[in-house]
Amino acid sequence: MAVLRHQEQPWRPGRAQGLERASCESCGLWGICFPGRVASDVRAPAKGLGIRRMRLPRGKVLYRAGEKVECFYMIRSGCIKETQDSTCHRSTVINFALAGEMLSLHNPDDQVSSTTSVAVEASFICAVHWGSFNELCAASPGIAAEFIRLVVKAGAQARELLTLIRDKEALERIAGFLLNLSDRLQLRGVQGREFRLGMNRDDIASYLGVRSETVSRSFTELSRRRLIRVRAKRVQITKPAELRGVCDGT
Amino acid sequence: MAVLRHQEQPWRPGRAQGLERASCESCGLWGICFPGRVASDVRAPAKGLGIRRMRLPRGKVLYRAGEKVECFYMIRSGCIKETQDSTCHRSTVINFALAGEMLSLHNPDDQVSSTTSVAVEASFICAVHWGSFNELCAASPGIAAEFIRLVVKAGAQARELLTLIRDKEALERIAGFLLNLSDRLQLRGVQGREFRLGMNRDDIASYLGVRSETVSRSFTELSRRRLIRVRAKRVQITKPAELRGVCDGT
DNA sequence: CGTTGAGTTGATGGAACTCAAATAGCGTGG
DNA sequence: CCACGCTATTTGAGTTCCATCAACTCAACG
Repeated sequence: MAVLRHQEQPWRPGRAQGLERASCESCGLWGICFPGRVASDVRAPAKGLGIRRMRLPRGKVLYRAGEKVECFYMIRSGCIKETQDSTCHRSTVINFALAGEMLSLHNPDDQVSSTTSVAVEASFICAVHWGSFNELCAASPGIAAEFIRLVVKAGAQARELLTLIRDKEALERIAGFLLNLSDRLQLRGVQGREFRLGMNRDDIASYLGVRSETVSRSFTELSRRRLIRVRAKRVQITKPAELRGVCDGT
Repeated sequence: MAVLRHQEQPWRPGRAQGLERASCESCGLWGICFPGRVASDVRAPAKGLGIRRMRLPRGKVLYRAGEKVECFYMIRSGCIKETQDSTCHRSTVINFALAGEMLSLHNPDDQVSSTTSVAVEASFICAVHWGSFNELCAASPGIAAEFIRLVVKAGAQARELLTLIRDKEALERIAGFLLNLSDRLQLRGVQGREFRLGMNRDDIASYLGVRSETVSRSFTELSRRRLIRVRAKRVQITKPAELRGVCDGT
């Protein structure tokens, strides 16, 4: 079993689809994808790592808070938002998972999820079953160590977001958000100077702890200063260095 | 090698001090302490887990950002603040580690630390060497799994803090902060209704993303409402339920 | 062409920041 | 033991930034 190229087959609901190992190597994320590398490990259980390819239409829920999630995920394309039900009947966005990034690492095997994940745009993902992954970890300490590394990195991202929104004002947050997206897209080979926002203004606002009007005004202000260009969901960063300056409050 | 009872021996700088295994069992944190349990594991390396007991005077730096940290830590008593050097030459507090809690889990073996840790009051801690711990993990998948659980939990705390400061106003943050401290102290058996703040107002302010004046005003306001009593660093929570109400914005 | 929903812009008030001054703790040494 | 000085904390007054509410634009769609 292995990762599939989503272009190659139509999606049939409820069916896990397998293909020969080769498709992982031919995947655009090959070399970046942790599950893909693990699946090709010689010690992988005979029955396979249980990687399942899925299409997630826009607005579709991947898992809900309170559910047991028996998988973790790799985003192949699209964008998934992770939300947390807040005290006052409103959910807040705590993460956007982009192509090439992993999701739900913080919901181990036998525990219920504390978050809900929803596709903000049509997405393709690969799901890895905790069960078979844990077996593999037990057999191969190196894999476990690498996995710990990933979990730690996920935690570091949370702390980065924390400092972004705790210590900065609205315009700085927006600037930092755009630069962060840009950097992450570039990591995956996508050109990060010009990209499309998968999420809407309300999601961005919730993520950054401001109102959507403030997001809008900030976009306008940054455009006025000629640091970015915005047209609906399309964003172009024209002056990255200056934008960084805004984010850093200099 | 094992955890020591800090009352029993004077501290000599730069010296790792060992005692027989029994002292872990006699430690007040026995049953709570992950390293202690691991050290008593039958598969523990013959040379021991390399647990080192340390005294950390107030204001003393445990490790700095940019250094390689070859240990992770268990706080036996006191309070350690973890700070992150911000962009504009000022450091911000991202965590307070209390007695019974672990520190530096997010700085794996061979990586440089992204944070600086300082004792905000005189503290006693136990240090676990990554090297011997990793050996043990390789030998015992159960330990590794448990450790992953701890790392995940540390990440969850970061997300909790995130929602506390992103979605709440100052008074709510202070209320949430006090309740959080209270809960954590009670977990360790300490009575959590009345306790001493190890850190000063500036640290609290930095942690919560407000000014120290705002912390002060919030304390005053909560006192005025008779939900808490404050006298310098001593805090008493007189109406926990109502304080929770303030935190939740109800 | 009217409707609908997302996004932008404008006007206003309130919460928290800033600067400044007053007060309380707290250790030190006479 | 008390006076002293230093620092931490509290309180006050004015200002800034952002949330709020409302009106408006624009594009998509039947």
